[in-house]
Amino acid sequence: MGKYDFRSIEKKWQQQWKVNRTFVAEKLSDKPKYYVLDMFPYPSGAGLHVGHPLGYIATDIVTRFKRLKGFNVLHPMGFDAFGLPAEQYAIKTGIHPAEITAQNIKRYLEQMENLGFHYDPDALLATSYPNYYKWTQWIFVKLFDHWYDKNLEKARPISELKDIFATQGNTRLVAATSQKSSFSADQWRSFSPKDQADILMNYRLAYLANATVNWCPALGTVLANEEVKDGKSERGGYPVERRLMKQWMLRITAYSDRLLDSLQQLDWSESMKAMQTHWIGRSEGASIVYQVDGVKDTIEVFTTRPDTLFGNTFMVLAPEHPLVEKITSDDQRNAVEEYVKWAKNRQEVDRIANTVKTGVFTGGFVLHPLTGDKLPIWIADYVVITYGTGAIMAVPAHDERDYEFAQKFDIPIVEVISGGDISQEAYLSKDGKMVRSDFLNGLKAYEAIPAIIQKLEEMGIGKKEVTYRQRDVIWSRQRYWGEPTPIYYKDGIAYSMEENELPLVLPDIDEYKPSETGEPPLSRATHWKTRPDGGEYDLNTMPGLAGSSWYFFRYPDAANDQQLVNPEIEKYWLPVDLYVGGTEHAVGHLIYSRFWTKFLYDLGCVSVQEPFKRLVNQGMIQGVSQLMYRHISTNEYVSADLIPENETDQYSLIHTDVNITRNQVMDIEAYRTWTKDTTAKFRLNEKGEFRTIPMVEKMSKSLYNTVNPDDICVQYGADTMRLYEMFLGPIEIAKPWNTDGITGVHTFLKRTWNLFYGENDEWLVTEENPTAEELKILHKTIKKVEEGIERLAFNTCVPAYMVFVKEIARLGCHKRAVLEPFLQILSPFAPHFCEELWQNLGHKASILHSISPDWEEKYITEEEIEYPVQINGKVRVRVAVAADAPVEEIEKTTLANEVVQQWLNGNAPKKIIVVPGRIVNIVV
RNA sequence: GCGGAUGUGGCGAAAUUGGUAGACGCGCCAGACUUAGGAUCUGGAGCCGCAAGGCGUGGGGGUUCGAGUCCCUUCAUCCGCACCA
Repeated sequence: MGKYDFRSIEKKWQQQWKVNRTFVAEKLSDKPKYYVLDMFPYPSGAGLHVGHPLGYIATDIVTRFKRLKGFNVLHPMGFDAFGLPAEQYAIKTGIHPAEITAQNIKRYLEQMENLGFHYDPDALLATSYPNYYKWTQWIFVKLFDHWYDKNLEKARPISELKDIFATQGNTRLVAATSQKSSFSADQWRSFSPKDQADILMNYRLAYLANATVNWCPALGTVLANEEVKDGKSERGGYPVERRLMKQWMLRITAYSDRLLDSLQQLDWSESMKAMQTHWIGRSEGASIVYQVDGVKDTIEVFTTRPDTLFGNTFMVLAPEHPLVEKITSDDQRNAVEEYVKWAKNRQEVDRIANTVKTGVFTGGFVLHPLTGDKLPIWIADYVVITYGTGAIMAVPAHDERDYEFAQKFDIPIVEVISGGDISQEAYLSKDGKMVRSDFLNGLKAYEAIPAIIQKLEEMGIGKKEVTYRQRDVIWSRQRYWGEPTPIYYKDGIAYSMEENELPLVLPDIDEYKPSETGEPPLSRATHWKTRPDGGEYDLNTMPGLAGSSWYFFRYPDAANDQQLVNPEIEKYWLPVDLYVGGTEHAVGHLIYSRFWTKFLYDLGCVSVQEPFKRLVNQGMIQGVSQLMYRHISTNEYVSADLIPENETDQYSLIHTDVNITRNQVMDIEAYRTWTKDTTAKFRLNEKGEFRTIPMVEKMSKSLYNTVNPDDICVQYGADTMRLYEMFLGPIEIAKPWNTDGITGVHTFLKRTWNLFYGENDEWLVTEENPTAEELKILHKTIKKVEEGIERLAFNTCVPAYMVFVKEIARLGCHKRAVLEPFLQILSPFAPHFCEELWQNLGHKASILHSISPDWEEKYITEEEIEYPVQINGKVRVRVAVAADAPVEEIEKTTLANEVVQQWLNGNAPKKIIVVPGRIVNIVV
């Protein structure tokens, strides 16, 4: 066996694990289960990203550890395979996206295996497989066939809604809906089938609607808000414009309250919960209806501060508000039209950067609902059409934005809450007293809120209202590489497909671009798009979010072709015990997954309301660039330590390749080879080194700071790589990818190997019984590592291993009884290494199948209760000491600690519990 | 502006409920072995100081016998959202 030959060891065990199907979980079992999940990757052509392994190593460690502790562990892997890059590659090359995707998946799996990750092959899935997306489509059909009952807080079948309409109309119904008008049962029965279908559409959880969408001309598709960053598409960075289009939407807003409420119980980071809370953006206030002066239209506003109603001096509409045209007076018409046009074309980026108030008077007026005063109606783009009603009651005295606007356009500012100085700024506090407010006068502002709402409700011109920032999500994409929408049209009415017709398989087409007339790519599938029964298929596909919103339910029972998941299996495995992935999915994937889970729960299809009990966000991996100083005039490269601080301005900083530097020392020959620049001049320091300057930046090829995980595996092995990545620091923290310290970890493995094999490869392990000291070292290590893994502080485990090896080596201990348990506890981190030695110790079965003894019980606490114990010349009390403990024993303690001093002076507490070096608890 | 997080040696970082701050690793210094070494082994070190000693967890204040840890305040950095009525 000889020296630690990681290359052959790792290859061998990776092969063994695969052949023996070591990682297959039992679908059902009496054993306790543990479900570990990584956010599945998009299989991109670039291969596994360097950021991926961090999370995957962590979950692999937990998997192996839990298995060792006797759990039935499911740790599956899959691929979020639909998406834009494969499609764009297909447009360029004509190669089918499925083919590219299959290649990339294969490559990913190979890379994963090289790091020692193995996943249940039976659970492997990809969102683009028809037997998977059959169920994505199935869920969509269910969403289409359900509406949301706000009284029961539950989704119900559309068939029940039809019954309700036929017997009582919609007047008493409390539902999540975009239906504005009401009708009686008689009216409902008199509607044409088409009219009925249009009304039902306003209740469906998946519905068609005209929506202002983010249209990306370059990609030829609409994008969800989450897919747009700073007015550009998240993928590709193309400009995005607002456009009104008929699109599929999902009524996620029906679930806003439930999504908000159950957030509290989750074991997620505060910032994650805060981001979701903010995204949902629930705010309570009132809606108030205003009569437009001179016409019979009304305008509804939403406000969180109805208490300030008497300070309302004007109204502002969003430029896109539907009533703008109607209320505009003739002499203002030109100005208004010009402003609307300007606001529409104003770039998103400009709006964000430039918050100076702009706007124009429409010439119209509303009547104040309580005083009857005529208030001017303005339009301004600081009011957005997508929030509330797209109209506000402006109260300049008590709102910063209204204040700024009123000042700029010289509109009266009327103080109705005293306590501030409205000549200087808006007064926002709710603690001031109401003034100039009729029946509210004298109340505190926060008391005035319920009072005025009650009044408005009595008058029938307003009511308590809750508004959300969250919008329904647009669920169609005019793309090819996605799930076809399982809907067809007949006589202008949309029908969902039956379960037995699914999956609606994505047809092959000869070109992946949108058609010449701007129709989605699926319009090219001429033989496909018309059904035998004459129905016409919807030509949209679903967004990437669709497949990733429920995949965690599929893994436990991935081959089931009868059900989305067998209920018994689902009940056993769900929820996911540990979910690991990046923060970037905070408001995208994670919120839609929670939404679909709640919907599937309403259907009775799954047993949980929350899919992910514990969520850990691994930090981003940054790059560490290496910079060289080059003299501005001579072009000589100078070692960084030779340049005095005050001369750095005579040099420019040039990026060099991080792979030819180590610990800020660059290999000059390698640089010359790399750049093919044989004439470059270098000035070295007195040790003959050329020093560089490190800088943390984004990891990027252009900065020459990318490091390929494969290279590290080749050089040091997967086990070293795994240990090192965990050693670097907490997984949640963003950290630079710096391989400088990796030798330390590698040396540790070599030293551990040397506990088993001597200098001349002789076997050192003995069968002697361990001493108390050796056992103490072992159990200290086990305890530290177990705690570290449980709280996912993997970085604390590696030092524990190192200390163990150091101390055991110092004792010259090579005893099986000490080394065997150590291998077990080390195996989650360095599995190949431990398997090999485990086998060499004479075990037939894999170390993964060895259930570890209940280590906890073997802690030798009994022996530790020697009291007092001498450490570093000081004497310390170790254990609980009764109040009546003999004084002479206590006097031996020389803790520099006043309590103990007092105690010795006779002021004895009833009970004092002391552990090495610290008093833990004093009960007086 | 709002929300969340983080500040500890030259660097990555430990310190689970307040109890010897800096474990462990990198780098650094010294030594050993080597033809050589970006190899291996042994030892050293928070900072200031020759020393005794003093100072030390972003800054200031507080609670406590005792604070990296708890409270108040302030500064800096990172992430998310951003005219949300």
